[in-house]
Amino acid sequence: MELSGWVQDEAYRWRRPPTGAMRVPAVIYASAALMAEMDDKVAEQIANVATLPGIVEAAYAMPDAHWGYGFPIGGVAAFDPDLGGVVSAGGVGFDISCGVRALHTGLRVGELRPLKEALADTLFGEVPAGVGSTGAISLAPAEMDAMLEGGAAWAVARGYGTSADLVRVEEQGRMAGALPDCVSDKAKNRQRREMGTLGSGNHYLEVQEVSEIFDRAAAAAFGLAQGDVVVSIHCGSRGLGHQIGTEFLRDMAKSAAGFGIALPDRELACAPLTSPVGERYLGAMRGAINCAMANRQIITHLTRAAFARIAPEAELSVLYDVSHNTCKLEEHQVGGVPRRLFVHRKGATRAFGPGHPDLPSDLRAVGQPVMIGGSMGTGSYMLVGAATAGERAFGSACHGAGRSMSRHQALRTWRGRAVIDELAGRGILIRSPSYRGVAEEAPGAYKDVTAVVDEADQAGLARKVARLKPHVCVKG
DNA sequence: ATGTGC
Repeated sequence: MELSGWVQDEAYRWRRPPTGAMRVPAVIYASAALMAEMDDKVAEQIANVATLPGIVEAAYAMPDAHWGYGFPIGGVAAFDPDLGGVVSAGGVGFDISCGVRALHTGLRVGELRPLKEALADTLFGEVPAGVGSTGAISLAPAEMDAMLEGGAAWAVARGYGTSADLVRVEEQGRMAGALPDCVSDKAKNRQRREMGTLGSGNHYLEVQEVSEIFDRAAAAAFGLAQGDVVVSIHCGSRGLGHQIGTEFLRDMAKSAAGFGIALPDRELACAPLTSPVGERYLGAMRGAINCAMANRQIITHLTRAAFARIAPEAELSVLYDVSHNTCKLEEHQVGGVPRRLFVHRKGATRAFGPGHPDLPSDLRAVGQPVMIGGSMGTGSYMLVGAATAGERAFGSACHGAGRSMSRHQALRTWRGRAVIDELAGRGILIRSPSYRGVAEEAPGAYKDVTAVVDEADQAGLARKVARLKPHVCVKG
């Protein structure tokens, strides 16, 4: 990235004072090394976000930021509805409410080893994965609406898991304010048979070992010890969220000029939070949040079924479930004054610090679990929201390693079969319907997740708790 | 991300 115009005001923080149409500064949390590696497009896009009406404090980018549609992936921006603030479909992204759910298994890595092959095959058989994958569930229109309003709580009411699961899900598994009538029939039809499916791209289900502990107290509060086996599920709202994103990007691009909004980039299409189109988007997007949480809840149920056949002694409980593509109304202190703001997080995880009232009572003292997915071979991390996260970036942190190479470039560089063999040699079993998908997701196509996580920690966004080493990965 | 797209 070209660094002119940026001021390094801390070791892990860069600030660009407002120029031109920017209403607030742009801030990127990264070291000089990651900043240099970062795409120039991130600087351009985050500065564009800073021009949007009603933006508060600054437009932020996380250390894993990369070029996205309109907003960078790894972008965080908050808007005040009373100051003409906007909601942007591009600020949430196409994969609405994509997120990570982590599960305890009650197993130790020694117990996992002899079962790995069978578990990989059974999970791959049980959890549909890949482009256009469908499941055993088909939702009639009334059930679709109930799902869009009820989220993971709807799934539990239908027998997929238990109410105890919901305690550890963001919003207790049900996002209030969803408006199924604002979700098009086309979006609903696309989703009809996609509940309980992983999808494609960077989505996965992994069986992982807690390979290193960095923060004993937080790990203990999360119920994690070295050698424990956990499951991470990374997926979103499938075709429904994608269709909602597509339709509202189009509608917002059409209506922006009528609201007097000058867009620096058509992809930044947005609408006032209080406008009819803005309110319809929020209602539809909250339905997609419920869809994603219901999806991860059903996949949890399928994962339990797979473990029950291979390792009946396993007991799978939810450690935490949090999204990284959302726009949510939250209270934040701005200059010591509490304000209610709509926080966009696109490829950025909510990371509330200790004491936040929205956290489950047994985690409140330590802070919110923050799951960071790495690439297939490199491992993942469990972090905890830092006490300073609220004032640094509206209680947000990074969400993954971030791509360092385009999908196209990755396809030219690797063969899926060879990637699978190489990882198998290191004890990491991949199961995927698509060699092409595996090649696109080759570990070498991603940044070093350890560097990204270290910088989120050093920047005061989220502290490292544990490292997770992959053993089995079901990949879309 | 996606009933993948030039």
